[in-house]
Amino acid sequence: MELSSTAKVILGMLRMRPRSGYEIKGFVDKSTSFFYSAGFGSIYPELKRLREASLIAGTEDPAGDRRRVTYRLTPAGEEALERWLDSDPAPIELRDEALLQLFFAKTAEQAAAALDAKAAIHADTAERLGGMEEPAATLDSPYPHLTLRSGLAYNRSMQEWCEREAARLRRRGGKEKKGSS
Amino acid sequence: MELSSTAKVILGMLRMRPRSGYEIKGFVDKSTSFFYSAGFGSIYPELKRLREASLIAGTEDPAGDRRRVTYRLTPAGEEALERWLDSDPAPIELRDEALLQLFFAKTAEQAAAALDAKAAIHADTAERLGGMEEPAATLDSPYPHLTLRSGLAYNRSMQEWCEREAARLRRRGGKEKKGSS
DNA sequence: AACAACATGTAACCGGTTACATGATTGA
DNA sequence: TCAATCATGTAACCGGTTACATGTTGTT
Repeated sequence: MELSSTAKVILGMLRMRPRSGYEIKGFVDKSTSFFYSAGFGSIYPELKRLREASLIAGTEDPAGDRRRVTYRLTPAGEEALERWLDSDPAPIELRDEALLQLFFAKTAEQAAAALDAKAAIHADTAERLGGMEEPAATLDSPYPHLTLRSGLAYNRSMQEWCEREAARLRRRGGKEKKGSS
Repeated sequence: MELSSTAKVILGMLRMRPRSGYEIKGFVDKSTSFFYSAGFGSIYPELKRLREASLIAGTEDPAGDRRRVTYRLTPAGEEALERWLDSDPAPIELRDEALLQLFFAKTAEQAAAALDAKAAIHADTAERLGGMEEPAATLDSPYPHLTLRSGLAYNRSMQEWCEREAARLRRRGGKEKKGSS
């Protein structure tokens, strides 16, 4: 039973506690989205498949006239989750367009601008993550907060690196090939 | 004229110098693949589209009986490339399964194992990038080498962070919720 | 009354990956 | 002769994103 990307995040979220598809999406957006995201268009079909595979079970749980289905893990689902958690992770997938712009830059100013843009992206992300630290600290598990700190470390470190290199490029005006590293 | 992901890397590679599809793939693998990759199944169809859009031109350039098409940028292609280079980059796309395993970990040892796996990935990548530094230093432009150094900074920084946190988890055995950060 | 949030789902689209198919050249 | 590399391309597949469609509840 090969789990899809979306299945992994769904099973994990449901082990924390039973949830509806809508709640899964909301929590993913507020917690894992900066390194692992999922949209409604993936979540609802995957919930259906996981239910058919008996890894999760759904209960109709309407709020007034508004229908809602709350899902929870079955024993088979817990096993599948545990197996995946103990398996080797897939390689990191990364696509960074700012780095590609830097790669192809012709002038020092063009390269510095790409670094500026990348620094700004990391600064924004770090700020957003910073705002998530307090809610994350209230969760039962300490590990969501640890992943958040990893994101903070990553984005701050990269922001600083970009700012340093942009400043270096502008100081040297792109005339020299090497400096004191 | 909206450029696809693959189009961006092709146009950039062709401005450096005219190349065949096969050469583009080879150079991408040895230079940008750790943050921006492209396979044959994307490159050849995209070369066709770019040619039809007159952003590139192809010349039959066989080596013996083995056919080969060498592509170069047209003036329109150079313009399109330059416009993209001066535009705001797309947000960084990241999918990190090891972090998701950490997020959902139940025990300190499980969390530490996820951090180990992530540290190993970053160590491998950093080593691979280190081996690419010398060839990158011989290129005309200094910016490919700079992107390489960004990758080294990222991977080394994350490797160290993961090792530090894994060690911290094992020291404390997961009994306490917080330590001295 | 209007809008944001709650809630579920489908369908079209898009783009990348993998596999397949073919063939020439070079070096061991 | 065999394998690796050079070289080009197509087709099937897969999965995620966007748009669409529908309806309720709570707030302003």
